Amino acid sequence: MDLFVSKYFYKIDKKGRISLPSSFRNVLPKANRNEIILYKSIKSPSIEGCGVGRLKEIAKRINNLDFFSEDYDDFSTSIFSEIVTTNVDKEGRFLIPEELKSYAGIKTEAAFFGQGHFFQIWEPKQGLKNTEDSRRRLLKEKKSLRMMLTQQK
Amino acid sequence: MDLFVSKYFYKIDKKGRISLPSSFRNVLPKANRNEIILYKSIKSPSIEGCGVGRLKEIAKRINNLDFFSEDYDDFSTSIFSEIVTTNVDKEGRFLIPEELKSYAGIKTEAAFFGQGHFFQIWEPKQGLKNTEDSRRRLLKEKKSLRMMLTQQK
DNA sequence: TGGGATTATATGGGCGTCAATGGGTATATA
DNA sequence: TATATACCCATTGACGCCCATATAATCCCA
Repeated sequence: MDLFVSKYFYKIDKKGRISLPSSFRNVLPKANRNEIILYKSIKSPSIEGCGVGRLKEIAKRINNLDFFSEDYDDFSTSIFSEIVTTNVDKEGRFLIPEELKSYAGIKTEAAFFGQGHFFQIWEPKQGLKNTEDSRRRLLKEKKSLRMMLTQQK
Repeated sequence: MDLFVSKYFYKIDKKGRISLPSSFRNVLPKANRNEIILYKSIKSPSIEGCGVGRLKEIAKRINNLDFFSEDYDDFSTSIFSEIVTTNVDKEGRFLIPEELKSYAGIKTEAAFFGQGHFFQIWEPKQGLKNTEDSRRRLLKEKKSLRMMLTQQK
């Protein structure tokens, strides 16, 4: 599977390390398995992460915004300048920078949520609440969620 | 046959393994026969499953949404983080994650119901009751059922 | 066509490997 | 030198891989 899926709840040890879920590590290209990028989500108090290869895709998406709009600058600044790269050690662990941890309210444990081509890291309780809220919003439009899941191509 | 059909009642062993019905395994493409995806059904206390190919289609659909919209996050979260992938071993068995088992009320045995392009896993009694209920609902509108079954394309 | 043989399927269990986690020590950086 | 981080080794429990068996289905040949 080459997508980030499912959710995982892991601990941060005394040294500040946390395991990147094994299934997430396998999504990263064998070449760059020891490096990921992290940045603050622009839509929620969470951290988003992905392989370095995805940077190009992010750039493309931002480029598709109207260059002269205020959004362009805002997104561009908020995302690019906030990106940090982190090394994954041989055991599959990495360090979450303090600034990102406090942005997400993370202390001693964190939850990983697969999001397809990237993943999010949340303070566990907030992360769970967020999934519930998302689902509640979508269920109001039952048809669309169902379509998304069952529609045939 | 390339559709999930019929129903099967199997046991979960001490290690938590359960056989994926042989006919279901044959529906999966020979390439990805050893991996399936599972997720909570939206409308019933059951688990739905299918091959990983379907997940890729879903990913494509979500990718087409506006990346910076709130809908994007809602779909992405509700789908990717709720989906789990599971490996099917050489004997055709796999593990149902605890969270999904408890969502469906499954303990030591489970029932598989073919649903065409996907399948459902139920706690046996509830699954049977559900089929009865569905059928009863359909029969109330006998006319439309008869039409459905006899109409030629 | 009948009946024995072969194959497939559902299920059980042993065992090695891997994943998540902890910690000691070396190396680097400020 | 002090603090942080990379590398190495260790532990525990879960999971994958392998082998085994019994029953059911299929095949094959006389």
